[in-house]
Parts: sequence; C-alpha cells; structure tokens
Amino acid sequence: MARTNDDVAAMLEEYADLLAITGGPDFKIRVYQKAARSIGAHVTDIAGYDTTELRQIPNVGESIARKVAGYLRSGTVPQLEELRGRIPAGVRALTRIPALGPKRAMALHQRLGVDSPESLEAAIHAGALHGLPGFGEKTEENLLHGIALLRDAGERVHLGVAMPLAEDIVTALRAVEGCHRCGYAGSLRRMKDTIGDIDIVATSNRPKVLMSAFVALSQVTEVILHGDTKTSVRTGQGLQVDLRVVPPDAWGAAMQYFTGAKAHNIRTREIAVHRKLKLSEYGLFDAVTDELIVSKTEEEVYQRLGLPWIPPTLREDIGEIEAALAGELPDLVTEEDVRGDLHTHTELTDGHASLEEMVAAAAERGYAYYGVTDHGPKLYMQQMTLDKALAQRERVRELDGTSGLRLLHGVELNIDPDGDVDWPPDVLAGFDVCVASVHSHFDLPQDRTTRRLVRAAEHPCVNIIGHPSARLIGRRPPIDADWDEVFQACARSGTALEINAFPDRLDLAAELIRRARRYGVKFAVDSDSHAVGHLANLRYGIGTAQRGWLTADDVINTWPLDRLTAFLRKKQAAGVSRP
DNA sequence: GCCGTTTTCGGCCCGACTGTTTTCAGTCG
Repeated sequence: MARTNDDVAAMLEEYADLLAITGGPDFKIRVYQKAARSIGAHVTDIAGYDTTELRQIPNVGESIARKVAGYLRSGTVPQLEELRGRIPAGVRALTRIPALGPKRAMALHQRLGVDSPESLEAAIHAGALHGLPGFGEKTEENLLHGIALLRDAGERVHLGVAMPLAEDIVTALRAVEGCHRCGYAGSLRRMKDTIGDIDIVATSNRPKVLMSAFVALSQVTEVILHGDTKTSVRTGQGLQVDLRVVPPDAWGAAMQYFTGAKAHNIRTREIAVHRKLKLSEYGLFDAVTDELIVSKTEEEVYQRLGLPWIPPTLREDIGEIEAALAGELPDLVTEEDVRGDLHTHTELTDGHASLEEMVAAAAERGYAYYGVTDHGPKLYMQQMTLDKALAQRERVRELDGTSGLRLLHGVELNIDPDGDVDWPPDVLAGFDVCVASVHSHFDLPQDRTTRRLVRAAEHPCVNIIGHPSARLIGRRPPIDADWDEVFQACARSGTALEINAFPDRLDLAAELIRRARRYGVKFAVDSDSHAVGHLANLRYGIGTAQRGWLTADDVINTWPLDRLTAFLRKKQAAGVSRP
C-alpha cells in the first residue's frame, strides 16, 4: 500500500502536469512539482496533518496546504477535478512520448481531438497532422518512433545492468585520443536503485573525435542526437546513453552539473543567483561580468556557493542542502569502512562455490571477519539438516583464522507467515549470527505482515532481518507492512535491518532506511553472495546505505569484531522473551 | 504559488539540440 506522502506527491505531480498542459505559468507548475517532491521526501507520514503542520514542510504554503488538507479529508481536490474534467487522462499520457511535451500535446488535443498515444498514431497514419503548424514530416516520423518506444517501454534497469555497461563505455572513451578525463555522472553516480539513462561526462579539446568514437561503439544501436558537445544514443537493451564533452578545465563544474538530481541542481543554481553568480556545466561565473570564477573541481564549485562538498549519493534535494548549510551533513559510510560480510551462501545450499572458495575470496577482499549463512531447513528445496549445518560448523572452525579472517558460522532462517523461524532457540543459540528473511507468502494483509516481521525481530536469537521488504526490483513489489512499527521493534530488540546489496534487491530501499534510522535502528550491509563474484556487489549496498544517510556507526559490519559480537550476543544475554 | 542575509513584493535555473523556422519555440536533462 502506498504511503500517504507518496499518494499526495502523485496527486500534486498530476496537478502540475495538467497545469503545464493547460498552459499554466511556469513558476506555478514548478512550485507544485517542488511541493510534490518535498512531501514525497518528508520522513513522517502526513496522514492526519492539519494545514499548520503541512505548512512546516518546505515549498508548502497556504494554498497547497489547503488543497492537501482537503485531499486528506475527502480524497479529492476541486481544482484538480476541474482540470481533469477538461483534460482527458490520455492527454497526460501523450507527454510520456519522447519529444512530445505539454504544449504540443495540448495542441494535438485541441486541434485534432487526440486523447491518447493510440489515437495519435491513428491520426498520423490518417494524415491528420498535415498542415498543422509546428508539425512537419520529420516530427511525424519522430512521434511514431516515440510511440513505438513507449509501447515496448524501455523499462528502467537496475544498477547491476547499468553499472557494468557504463564502466565499459567509460573505459572505451578514456582510450580515445584527446580524451583528458571521463566518468559517469547522473543517477548512476548517485547510486539510485534503478537507472533510466546513463550520463557520461568527458573532457577534451577535440570533442568531435570523442563523439565519433562514441556513436561507433559496438553497444550503440541508434543515434538519437549528435552534436559537438552533446550526443545521445540508444543501446541494444534500449537504454539511452548521453555523452557530454566539455573543455578540460570544466571537469568539476560538468560533473556537478550532470550528477545532481534535477531538483538538487535547481537549488544550487538558485543559490548561485542569490550570490550574483551563474552556475552552468562550464563553471561558476560572475553574473554581471560573465567572468569565470571556478570550474576545475566539484569541491571548488560547492565552496564558492558557501557549501561543503556534498556526496553524490545525497544530491536529491531531500534536505542535503539544508544539512550542508547547517554543517550537519552525515559522515557517510564507505566501502572502505566495511570489515566483513554477514550474509553469504555456499554450495551446501543454493550457493555455487565451496566454503573454501568463498572464504578465500573474502580474505582477498581484506575483510576482518566473514559470516557463512546457508539456508535453514524450512526452505525445503535446499535440503538443509541440522547434521549438515553442524558438519559445516566444524569445517568453519577449522578454517577460522587462516588468512587472518575470523569466520562466523551463521544461518539464514526462513520467517514463516506467523513470524516463526526454522529451529528452536537452543539450536539457534549455537550459531554466531542468525539472519532471518521472508521467502514466501508475500501478499499477506498488512497487519499480518507487520506482526510477522515484529515477531521475527523480537526473537531472542535473530540478529538481522534479511532483505526486509523482499522486493525484487522490476519483478516483485515490497511486502506491505507498517514499517514504523517494524522499525520500532528492531530498535527495541537490538535487531539489525539488512541492506541487501544484490542489485535486483537493494533491500531495504533508501527511503525506508532514512525512516528506520530515526528510530535508532542498526543496519548490516550484506552481499547475500551465492558465488565468488557476488562479493563485489557490496558496493551497491553501500551506495544504498549512503542514500539512506547512514554513517559507519549505523552499520554493524563496519564495527571491530568485539563490538560486533557484543551486539550479536546482547539479545540472548538480555533474555528477550520469546514471543 | 512560494519565498526572503537583496526582498512581505518581485522575482522565480541553464544550456544543447531539433525541427520548422527565416530568429525561435519546444523539449530535454
């Protein structure tokens, strides 16, 4: 079930879209978009807020507060209903066609009665657009292409798809003659869990050479636009890749410009304007004389705006500007802080490598400790038994300490629909670490799912709730729980929440991490590796932890071993009663 | 419609590319 805030944000976005289609003033459209973002990013649920409370939220003033309060009460907003009455829903859908915006969507609707992508396609084939001002032959062609693209929707891809592709392209471009620097920016650098397109920034004094090399890459199947400083292509899997080339001295300004979410960039450019400056991808300039002030590094750009450097993973305009101004940016956890992995598998259950191979790979990564957590017996297809687990424990103890790596023998338990787990407490007490996860029954009603997770968290032997929402990005929605209640149970019982680093999970998601953190919950960033190559996925989990504003102190597997083991044992020692 | 170390009124981010234009509007990121 969508949270109230997301529901209200969607309502305000629709209002902004309909304003744009009806030709409303730009500043008004922007304000509704800004209010939608602020409410979407607001950490507490606004259900039950009155207008006074609503107005405390940035970009929510008298008028929007009144609309939202009315919406919370009655589920409707008269002004929105009025616009909906004038603009069929399909006209808003038209603006999702690439290269067709609100202005021309409205023109098509008014002049031809077009009210959906399907009716636009029919109108083009019928020749109805001939003679319509602003719609030439080439435009018709582009619109048909856009409709086709929309139809077999190039879905957003997860980090595990986008990152390797971006790294390949960056590597190829760095080898091109005249390329000074090259890197990826955009949502990929912000480590967003899904990526709509890839932004690449390069510096060179000979941009044309780079552009030619770019469009000639083997991954490229279509050139969308091809200019001297900006070129966009589409890859075989339908992903758009943009390359921007700027002069070598503009590297910092360009990376700043192309990394931030749009909202973050608007904020930084507004700050520039207030200081009589102008910020673009070429640098920070004096607004009056147009004289260049800084451009070489991101640090310089932020510094001249009166801000500390803001880590890419925070650049969403969800409070990082305010935190930066107040000197309260979190000291984010990094991959270097991580001392071990606490959720991994071997071929004893569904892993693809032996215990020895996994341990060697973990040692290679320089970990201080490493948890082996094969599945418990309740996941029947894995055929786990207590004897097998105990035999594995003996082997783990033999390997412990070799290559300087302390091994923890653990288990990934299955949380059943009632919140119970595989083995009785006396068996579980023998494990060094217990992860417990949901693997089935994903669509229970909210109250049952909440109780299920709360009971698992309160179990005296469960240390970590694995992939807590059980989502699979693009394939399975998160389970529906009252997360605030779950987070409180975790904080109360000393149970950590996992940030599962598998790129199609990234679970918990950043928004829920930010909410959980407010209750004082601790986290474990784990790879859930089923093969040696998966250990490196941890970086995606760290990116997600950063997007959740976590510091190393929030993440138990950055702690020294003695602090970690104290945390893992504390529950049982405290004798938390079995629910 | 919102906001304020420039302001309670008067502002509101910036630049590239395309297509249809003869200098610019629309769209995008």
